[in-house]
Amino acid sequence: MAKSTQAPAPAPSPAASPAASPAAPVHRGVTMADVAKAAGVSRTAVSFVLSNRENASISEETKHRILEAVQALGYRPNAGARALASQRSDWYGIVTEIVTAPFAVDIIKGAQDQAWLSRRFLLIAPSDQADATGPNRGMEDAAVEKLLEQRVEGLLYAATYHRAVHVPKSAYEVPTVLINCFDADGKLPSIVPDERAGGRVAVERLLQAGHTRIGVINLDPDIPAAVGRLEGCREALAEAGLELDPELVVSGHATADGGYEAACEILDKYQAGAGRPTALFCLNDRMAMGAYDAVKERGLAIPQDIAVIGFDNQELIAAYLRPKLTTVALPFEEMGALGVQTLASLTAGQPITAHQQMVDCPLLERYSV
Amino acid sequence: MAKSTQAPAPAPSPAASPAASPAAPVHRGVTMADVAKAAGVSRTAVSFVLSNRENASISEETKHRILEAVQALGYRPNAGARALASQRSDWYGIVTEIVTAPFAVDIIKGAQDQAWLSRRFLLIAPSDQADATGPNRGMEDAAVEKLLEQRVEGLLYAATYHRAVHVPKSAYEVPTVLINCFDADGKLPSIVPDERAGGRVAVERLLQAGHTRIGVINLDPDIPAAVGRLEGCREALAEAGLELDPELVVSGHATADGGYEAACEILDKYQAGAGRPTALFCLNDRMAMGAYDAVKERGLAIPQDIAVIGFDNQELIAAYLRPKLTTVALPFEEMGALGVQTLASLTAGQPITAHQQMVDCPLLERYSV
DNA sequence: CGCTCGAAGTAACGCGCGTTAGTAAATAGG
DNA sequence: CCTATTTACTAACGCGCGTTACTTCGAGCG
Repeated sequence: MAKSTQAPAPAPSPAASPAASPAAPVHRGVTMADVAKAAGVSRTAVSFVLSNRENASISEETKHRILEAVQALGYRPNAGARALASQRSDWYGIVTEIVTAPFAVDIIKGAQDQAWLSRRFLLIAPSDQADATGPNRGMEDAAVEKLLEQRVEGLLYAATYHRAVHVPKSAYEVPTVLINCFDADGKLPSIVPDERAGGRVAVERLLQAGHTRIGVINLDPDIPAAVGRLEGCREALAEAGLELDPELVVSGHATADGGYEAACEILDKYQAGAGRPTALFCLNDRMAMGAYDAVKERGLAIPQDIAVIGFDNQELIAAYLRPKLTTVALPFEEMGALGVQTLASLTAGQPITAHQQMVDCPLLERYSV
Repeated sequence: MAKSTQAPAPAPSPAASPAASPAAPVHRGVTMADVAKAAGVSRTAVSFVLSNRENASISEETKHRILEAVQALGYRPNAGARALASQRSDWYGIVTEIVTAPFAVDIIKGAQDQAWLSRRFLLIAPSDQADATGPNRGMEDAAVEKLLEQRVEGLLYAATYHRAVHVPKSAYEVPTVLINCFDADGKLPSIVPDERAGGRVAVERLLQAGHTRIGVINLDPDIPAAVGRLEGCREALAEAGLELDPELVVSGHATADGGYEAACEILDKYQAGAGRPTALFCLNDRMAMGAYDAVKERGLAIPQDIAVIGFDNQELIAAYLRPKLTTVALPFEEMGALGVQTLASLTAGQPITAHQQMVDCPLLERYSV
């Protein structure tokens, strides 16, 4: 798999390995005691200054001297020791199926950024129940266990698509917040996208563009995403005095091929002008990708002849389809950030606003409507 | 942004928040001492058993009793305390631009899995120099700093696309391995994809399918990816006694639109059969996506009339284009895993095989050739 | 001058654990 | 029976730090 070569550019220098001695515990690391000695004060004084305690009385001058010593020695606090002594870690853990990548990442990013803002550290553990053969409890449990060994103060559990989940039992030992999923037992607080409102805003956009016959390319009708988005669609139509024609709703595989086939079925069911929809609401972007092909194959132009709107905002698809796809975004980053905020409230003993928080799915205007 | 609603299903139970008292440091956490007391032995004995020391002599019976107590009490070691006492953390840190998502993730996954195997923990910190306004050193330095505070034993630094980077100075304090990038100063060991071999295998595949006139949709010619892939392309052609016709190489923006335009230019330059290439080598998948459109627009079929091959294997594109795109994969997971292995060697004081390790880019056969 | 009181600091404990040096009992060897 | 080993443990130290309780010193007050 991997083959080795010489470095192309730099001279074959004698390996820049920092530790020359083999595995010697090179006690590199200046401690508070070193700083104290350098500044000519007690370790306590250093501790007081570094945690800038209010009620500690350290003269400006000593404080200055200490801070200078910190700089000079390059002192860096030992997070582990600090956690041990203070009995709090400032760490949160997040366990997620990083394998089905593109989604989880944005959740992590949102959470990461928010954690950073509140001076907390996010430990990421893989869950990877990719093993289709039943819930791969082994790895997931181990992940949570590992995080608890790090003494995380709270846990985030994120799914790649909106659904019900069973979390490892140990997760109940610390405050836990679910992101993009909800507890099948209904015990844990969760944060999910507002699918219904999302479906609504998508269809409202189509209505606003003058479309009244709208074809719907549906997902597996049982998953929360499909239920919510379709409900929102119906609401929007109802408000415009319209009804959803069941003939125009076709379910397919959640892939480009599935979308292609569903679009073909819808488009070929009617003649142009004789009931054929002028717009397609695809319940995810991958299906929209397939729908594009079906539309183009029939010599129709997007959006002039047929408008297409997607859902999910999978950047790699939506932003690169031609024309670029107007779609509804899943608010992954926001959910991640809100998850951390919620966790912060929880660990601080503050009440949270709601057991289940829903986050808006914003419409992203591009050029397919 | 976020609006709150009541939970839909579960009864409005009185919030399952574990800590009822507000922010009280609920010393939950059974320690070794608790286990020792329960088992009627000394804490040392427990420690010996749990780290199953070779030369410690603990009778089978006591050992059994201790392990039972561990189970019964649900003892969980405190990683921080352990690190403090043993002066080693078993943690690695990885800093990466998680923002430009789709790539970084696979590196992380590969590293994560490998770390898990070697019983190490991967701390992930964001670098996000997304700020286009110059290298956002601030955040990146802080990230490395934070990781060092956790006393990670080594650092991984991953880029989202193959290029030269400048790492924060502090990174030199511990063993550091670069992934998908290389040190501009040439000091740090790195792991990069073998672009040249990748370009070669792509073109060899086209040659094998009988194509002799091959159009190349090039990236910005200056980046390492373009240089290497094109070089590989030339090598493959040379071996078949062919030469790369400069007329057939068109550079474009690394986007679908860029690929579309480049493909149009190449296809319209010649008549069919009169010098028009029968295959397109797109230096990345996004450009291939645009090329597809150009080909289809001209009524040509893929792969019958024109074969298309990509590079990068961006799943969301390659696996959903119609027909699915044959492409060369960037070995992100492998690079991540190899990074951890290399780091393990480094921290163990063992020599590494090479200053720069190159990882193969495998060809992924789909249906566009 | 004796006293109090705040300012400026310090000594010392303990967080949970790895580890070294030691101890007590059982066994072996002569 | 007495000493050398081995077996089976335990006491105690220290990792780096937060924190509480204490000490020392000078200023202010009557």
